[in-house]
Amino acid sequence: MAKSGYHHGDLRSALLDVAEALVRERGVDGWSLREACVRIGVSPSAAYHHFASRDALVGALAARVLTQLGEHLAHAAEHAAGDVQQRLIAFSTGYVRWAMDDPAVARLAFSAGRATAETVVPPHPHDVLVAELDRLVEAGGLKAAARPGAEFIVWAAVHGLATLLADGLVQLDDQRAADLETERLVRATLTGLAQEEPRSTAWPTARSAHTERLARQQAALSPEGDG
Amino acid sequence: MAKSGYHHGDLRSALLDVAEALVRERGVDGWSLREACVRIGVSPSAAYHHFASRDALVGALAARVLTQLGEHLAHAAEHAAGDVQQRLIAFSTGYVRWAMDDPAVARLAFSAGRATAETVVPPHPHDVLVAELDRLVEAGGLKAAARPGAEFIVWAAVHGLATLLADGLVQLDDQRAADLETERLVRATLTGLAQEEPRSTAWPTARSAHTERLARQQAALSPEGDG
DNA sequence: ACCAAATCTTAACATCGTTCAGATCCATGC
DNA sequence: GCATGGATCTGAACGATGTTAAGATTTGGT
Repeated sequence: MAKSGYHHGDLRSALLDVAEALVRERGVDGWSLREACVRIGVSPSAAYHHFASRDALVGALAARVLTQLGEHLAHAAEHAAGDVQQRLIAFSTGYVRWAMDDPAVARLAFSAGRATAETVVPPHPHDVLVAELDRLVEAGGLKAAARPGAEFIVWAAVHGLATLLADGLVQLDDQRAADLETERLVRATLTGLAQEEPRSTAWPTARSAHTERLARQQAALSPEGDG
Repeated sequence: MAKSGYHHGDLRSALLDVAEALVRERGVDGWSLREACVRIGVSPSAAYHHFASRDALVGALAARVLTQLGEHLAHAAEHAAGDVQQRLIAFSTGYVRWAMDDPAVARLAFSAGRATAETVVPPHPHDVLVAELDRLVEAGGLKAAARPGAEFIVWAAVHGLATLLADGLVQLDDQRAADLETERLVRATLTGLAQEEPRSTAWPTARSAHTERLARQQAALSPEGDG
């Protein structure tokens, strides 16, 4: 665990921690793997015993960050009080606040998914959103007919505001302004979904990359006779 | 214009063109400035007579791409036919299609705005959206009370779907599926905005980075006695 | 106590962005 | 027509980076 001279003890975690700090300080690409090693006090090549490449380190960091975000959002939804939409609003404000307060890390978490095949250990934020929408239907806050695919509508709205803020394309003065903007966005989206005309059953299905990866992974682990 | 031996003629444009192609092939960071110069047949240092750095080249490319997107979206909205919301839906499907068809370039255009102070020559996509929302109010498709700040709600929704697709976090099978998903998203958002309860006059104001930059720039050019 | 595996170091390689001194071309004045 | 200055490009170089290979050190199991 602690460093004892030649061997560091937990270099993998240390690399992830230092990488996260460097991303926060200077952005996703504003630092080098060598510099991270210097901060830890280890030689540049030591990192390669724990990660296949710099990209792999960044990918693993993105996965870790997404898991932490998922846990945080699940907790935020759990402790929300108010009308039937408040759990989803708590989820959304948490999502947007996180992107606004830690834009570089947020950009990392969203963009690195494409490059690496790293699997996020649950709860992925997307999973939390799906669970919250299911619960909203049960609680009578959304009609069942509007439920299929609703996660992609709500996710798009919340994720859009989050990325606009993280990328600096839109600016808000403080967290209160962000909360109000988020609440307006989510309530409008849910109202719009509630008023939808019934759709055809042959509606095209959007697919979450994370959900598909998880399913593929579990299929590979289950007994092979499954087809 | 054409290359005539020692001098290239229009190296600046050639660099932008090659950089765009390389981004499309290998992503924002999957290529080097040297490689771009080799493709053009010019020495590595020639680029520095036209751009201060590699980042400056990428920033200029992002600005060029955003202008082209703005022009394309304005044209798409102009030629839309159907109900009162169709112009905005044409804008949105154009936006989302573009991100899905050219994800690496889209990622570049959205992310490079933070790094560089490059000014996008109009029409910026955000300007087009603002104009379309104003027109929608005039046409009776959105009540005036819901108009203030509505561009950030709609932009967040559309931009969110676009970035989820560009980053590969959500997948759709084909363009028709993307169009249907986009239309559902935009119609739900507009319906939700239309049903909003009246908001306080002291609503916090979101600000577009592009709009502010343009205003600052024009203020610097106008006669100094202004305020 | 021993050995294999895991961990870390040192040294090196190719490549990258960038700089600088000098070569080449073009346009303008005469 | 021709010199001249500015714009444009080349060639060589520098430090830093990601990555690899070979060898040193430590740990853990038996």
